[in-house]
Amino acid sequence: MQVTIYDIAKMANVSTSTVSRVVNNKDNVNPKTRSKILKLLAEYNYVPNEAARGLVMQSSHMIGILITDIRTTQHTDGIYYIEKELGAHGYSCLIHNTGVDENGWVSYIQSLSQHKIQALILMGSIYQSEIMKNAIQLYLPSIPVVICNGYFNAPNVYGIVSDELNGTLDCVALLSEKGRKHPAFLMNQSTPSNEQKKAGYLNGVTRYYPDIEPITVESGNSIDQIHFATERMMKEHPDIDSIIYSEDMLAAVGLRTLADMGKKVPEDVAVIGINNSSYAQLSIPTLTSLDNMLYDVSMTAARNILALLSGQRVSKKMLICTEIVERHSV
Amino acid sequence: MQVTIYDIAKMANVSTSTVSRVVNNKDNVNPKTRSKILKLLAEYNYVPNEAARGLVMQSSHMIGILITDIRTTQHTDGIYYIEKELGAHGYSCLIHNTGVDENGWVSYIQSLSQHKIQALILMGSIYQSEIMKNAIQLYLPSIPVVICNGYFNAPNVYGIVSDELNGTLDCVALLSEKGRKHPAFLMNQSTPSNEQKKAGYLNGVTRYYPDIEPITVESGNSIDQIHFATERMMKEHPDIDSIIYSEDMLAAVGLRTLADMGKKVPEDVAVIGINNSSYAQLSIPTLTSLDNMLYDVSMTAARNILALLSGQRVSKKMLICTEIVERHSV
DNA sequence: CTGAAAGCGCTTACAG
DNA sequence: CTGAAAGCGCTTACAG
Repeated sequence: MQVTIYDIAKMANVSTSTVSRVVNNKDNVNPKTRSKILKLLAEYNYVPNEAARGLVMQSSHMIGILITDIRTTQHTDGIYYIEKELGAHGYSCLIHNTGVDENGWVSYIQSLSQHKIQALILMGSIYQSEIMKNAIQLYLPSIPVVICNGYFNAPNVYGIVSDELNGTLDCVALLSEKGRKHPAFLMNQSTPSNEQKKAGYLNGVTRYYPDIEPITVESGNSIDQIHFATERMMKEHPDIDSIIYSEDMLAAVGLRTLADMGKKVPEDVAVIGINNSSYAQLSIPTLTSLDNMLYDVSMTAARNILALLSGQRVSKKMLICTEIVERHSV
Repeated sequence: MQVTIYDIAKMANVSTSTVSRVVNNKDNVNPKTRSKILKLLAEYNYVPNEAARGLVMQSSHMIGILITDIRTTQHTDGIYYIEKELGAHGYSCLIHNTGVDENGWVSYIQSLSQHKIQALILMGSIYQSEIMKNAIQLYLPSIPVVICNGYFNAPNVYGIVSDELNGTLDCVALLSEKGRKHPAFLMNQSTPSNEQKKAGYLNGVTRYYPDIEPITVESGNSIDQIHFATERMMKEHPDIDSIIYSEDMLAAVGLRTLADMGKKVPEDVAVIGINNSSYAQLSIPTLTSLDNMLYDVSMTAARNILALLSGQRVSKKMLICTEIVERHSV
């Protein structure tokens, strides 16, 4: 099929060693032989076989990325940056959608291990789990692993997490400043990240609303579930005058639901989202949102991977500060 | 580092051939030796080296995917399905964000060629270009290549395209049925796909609005550009009473702009998007949108790749029909 | 400056 | 049922 170093060597009447030297730009080659070989290489569109190269060099130039569902924007944004950055340094990314079921994860780790990836990035707090920890210790015990927005303690694992707990606490503080009397919290599902947000909400209520009963709801992931959860919550607790949603997308659904119920935002009910995504800019009214700096988290992940691969030291666990972006829903 | 077939062979006091046979589940192995080896394999968490295997088997079990920007939802949805489907059949996906600049594309093709991918998927009509065609003929002349929503003629290239021309024509027909007098068309940038939509609009005007001057605008990609393009278009042509946007996201921005201008949707201006994405469900009012079946396009791409890899024949070019999903913006 | 040789980790006829 | 041997495409001491 494709030409090999051997074909080129035969045509140039030299050994494969010499061709290899030219391909890899080593300097101990006679200029004339070099240019002769270079010409042949170009003429036949020679491309080195990375598998063969990797075998002898013990490096695949591949990096694994695991994500539960590539369709979720928060993660896609991060992957975009990571792939760009790593790609610029000669690495290719092997990306898998693992789903949320922990039991399926081991086989992805095995597959990545077979492909001899040189580093692994885990996108999302959900991977902060025992099963993942064990899988990594069994199959990838000695390559750098970076978790975006999560962490667990293992010798080769590094974490970069968004300080969503204090961020959500800040959201409650904002609501209190604005004179809101009864904030609630609604999330789609329980993940380590969402639990942090919930904890932040709970802390906030304790601190700023010592006299009210906190209200937290878990809706599920579908648009309908979010819609009905918002509706029921508002009916059961008519005194709620502000809602923090665990993600902008949920908040966007909430906005629709509240409109359908005849509630005005922000006059009757204030709404805050999390992620500061494009949903926040496009919704009506535009959405006040907690920017959890997931983009920064990913940038940092990419840089840390690169640093670790070149043998540098990197903090085991880093915390990234969040920031509220105020728009018109509060 | 990792245990090899050789380590296992030594411990089991057999040859590497026998270990290989056990690993690959061949049946000509003595049950006792087999179970002894199996035990060792499990104990040491043996994982075969895919690069070595690939070298001798001439198969990398990797498939390349090229996309301009993984953050665009229409493509992400497709990639999700493709990765799932291909993964279920033992293939891993090497995904690259290539950007829109054609001149950078060749190096991605070279990189994929180095990694000896067994098939290539191009996500988006933008890759329907001479530069890409040449790169493929030079570096990947003999593996199956499938373009999602595009096509060019080369022996190993297959295309699956959404019939957006007729779809957009149908949108104009709908507007005409609803008694609209003056439809306009706004797109972000020129891609083969967007040009199809524009052509569909133009055909529609010729057929259903023989007396009006068609109005087509190219806005650019940023939210601000879309906003201002909509605003200017409405000011310059106050008689416009309906707009077809080349994507839901643009339409969502348009909805905001029209609201800011004091125009009611759909009373004053009807709006149609394309993609039938979550933006269409979440905007206020909900958006009537042309479903271009990009998901089906991707499903078909995945299936065709699998078929081609197993030696079956597949149509060189397929057309997928579109469908208007009516909501409340018309 | 150049080539013969060994080896990366695996598979598969071939012979026994 | 099992092993010695060759080979996939490459790189790199080593000797000249």
